[in-house]
Amino acid sequence: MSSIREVARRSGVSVATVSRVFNAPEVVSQRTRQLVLATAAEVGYLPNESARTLATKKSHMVGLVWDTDHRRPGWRHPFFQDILVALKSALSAHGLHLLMLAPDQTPGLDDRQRFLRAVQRHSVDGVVIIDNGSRDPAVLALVDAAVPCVALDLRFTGPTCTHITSDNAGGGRLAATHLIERGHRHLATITGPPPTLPAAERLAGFRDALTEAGLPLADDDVVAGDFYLDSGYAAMQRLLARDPRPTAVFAAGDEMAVGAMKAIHEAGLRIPADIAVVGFDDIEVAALIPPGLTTVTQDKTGFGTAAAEAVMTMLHGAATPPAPTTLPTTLVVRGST
Amino acid sequence: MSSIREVARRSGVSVATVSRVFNAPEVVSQRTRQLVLATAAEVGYLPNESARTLATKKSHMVGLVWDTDHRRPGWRHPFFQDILVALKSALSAHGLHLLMLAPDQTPGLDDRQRFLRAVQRHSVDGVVIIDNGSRDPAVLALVDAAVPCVALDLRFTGPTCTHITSDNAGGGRLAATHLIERGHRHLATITGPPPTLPAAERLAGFRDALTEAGLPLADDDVVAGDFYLDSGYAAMQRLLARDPRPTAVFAAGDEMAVGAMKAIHEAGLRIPADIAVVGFDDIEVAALIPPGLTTVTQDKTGFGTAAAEAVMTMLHGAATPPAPTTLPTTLVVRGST
DNA sequence: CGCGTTGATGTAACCGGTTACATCCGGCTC
DNA sequence: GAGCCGGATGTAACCGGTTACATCAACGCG
Repeated sequence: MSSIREVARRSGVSVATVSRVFNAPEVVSQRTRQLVLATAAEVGYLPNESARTLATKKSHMVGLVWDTDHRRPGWRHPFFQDILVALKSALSAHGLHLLMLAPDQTPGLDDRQRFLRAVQRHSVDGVVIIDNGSRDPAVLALVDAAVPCVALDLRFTGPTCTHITSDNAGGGRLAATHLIERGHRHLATITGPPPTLPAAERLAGFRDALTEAGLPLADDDVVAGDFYLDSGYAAMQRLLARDPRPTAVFAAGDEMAVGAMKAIHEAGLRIPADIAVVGFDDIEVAALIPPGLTTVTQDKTGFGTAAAEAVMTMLHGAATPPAPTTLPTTLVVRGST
Repeated sequence: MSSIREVARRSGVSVATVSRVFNAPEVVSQRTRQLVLATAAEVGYLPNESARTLATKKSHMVGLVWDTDHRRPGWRHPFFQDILVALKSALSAHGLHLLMLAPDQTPGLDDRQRFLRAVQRHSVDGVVIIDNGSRDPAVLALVDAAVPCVALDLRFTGPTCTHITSDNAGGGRLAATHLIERGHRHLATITGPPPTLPAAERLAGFRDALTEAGLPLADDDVVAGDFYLDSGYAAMQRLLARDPRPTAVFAAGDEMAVGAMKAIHEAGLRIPADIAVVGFDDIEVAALIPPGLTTVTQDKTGFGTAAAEAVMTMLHGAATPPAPTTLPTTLVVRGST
């Protein structure tokens, strides 16, 4: 691994000149530049990122803070993979690397400091936060410390922070109007965990559309789940016990919708003849499970690319963080309605 | 961001002593150690990883090489997320970070060098390779360069390399014996793309079990897919045209199995009454799609933790890489058989 | 008492880059 | 011809750690 001094020596110039060839080629003369490039290629020189980071305090790495909630180890939003793919390739295109941070392990350390310290130790340029909605103090510490960060599916804001979310309310509204158009008058919904924002927003949109259509939404027709399959199953069982029974249900997440469908089938009812179902997310299963789940699509790739762009504008020294992005949601109609 | 010299000055010791407090606490006296730790906490000192890496040439980062095949952008094995979760948490537990490497973007660079250069620039300690089986020369270059690496689902070997695979042959065998036990005598299979190793191994195991049972496997009862859903659908259509029709089919991947099930349903046949189906992988859909897909489970978490362990033993300076690991496969019986 | 040993600490070189500032030189203007 | 300008390059300090080696005091021992 030859160093910059080696290249300088071999080509008979100073280290500063070699450095310039790679960082500001325009200021060095044509001849010298080519000479240096030739010897660099010859000896297989490549700049050492650590040294570079040490000197410039820019690491060209974006930190990924993810899965911070120990109570739910291995949290996996079904989107995660799609988002990650998009994020990674958008960053790669700009020469940025993605560092999945392990929280700082120092014993006896205040938990809130763990991510912040990992970020600072590595001189990470910016941070992307994918969290399950819990307002983890370790994550909040990042905001306070003025680290440029962009949060996904989470309404973080701050002088150095922005966020990307789906149009959850719009999606809830889409679901409601679709069901109303199909002639349903008695709707119910399975929401996400109440404290989380996506859950609240989807419900609000859904409710608004009903109100506008002059339809009621009884308290008993709103049941909370936790976004996972089993909770959808359980919630649906409660809804099936209602009298009169709702003729359509909107589940604020596809996993819960699938659970609900299972409960409906087990009760000997047909979808959509007896009960129509609309989900939210459009995960892979939605298209595969018969009769096909009508659902509100989130733009997973959009999350990734928008996050990458937001990070990059912040890195390029924008005085204020870019405005939050709201990604449009659309309805995909399948057999369940 | 206070530096080590700041801490040294404030506590009236030399920088070497401060460094020792963090790297070799046992050699510094109890009193000094506590003094230094106190001032460090007071001024919020944290060691700069870049400086440290520069000096020691160990970065405490493991590189992740993934999705190297441009012809299939966003390659996503359904396991990826599970593996990644396990890998990341196993590494985190040992204070290692995971760097998702972007290939070196230098224009005019030999493609084979792109990953190797990214690895070397960042002084990454080791590399985990998750690839789709194509023997990408950019990945092979890592092996040649003696970077410690562990490949997943890929039989890479070398003086500094090891790999983790599932017991594919055993899994194929499991599928076959299960179907035979269920009374089937005319079996067919949808394989993965022939050049890939998992495809070949699963087929071999399947075939062996048939041979041992004295059952034939006609060439026309072996159809190749590409591990994705549509190929399973198309392959199944060809199998349905056979006369006599096979009564059971083993798809070497769940996505293909789901595609096959779709083709079977569309042909007006019932599963498992008319045709039984066994898959491989045990992805989420397998349990959700009616009547439930019997499938061979791979140990996704095992991939992640085994990879982490292999990397760590190599980092701890083992002379030879750990022996390749083969993860056991098991059969999960559901409604499709 | 002199000497080797051991434990705690300090000194300073080194890792491999970046960059502010200085220097040099040829060409232009007046 | 003096003075100025600007482009190309060199010098050297600096980023923040690690570590080989030196130093020194205290101790045990013959």
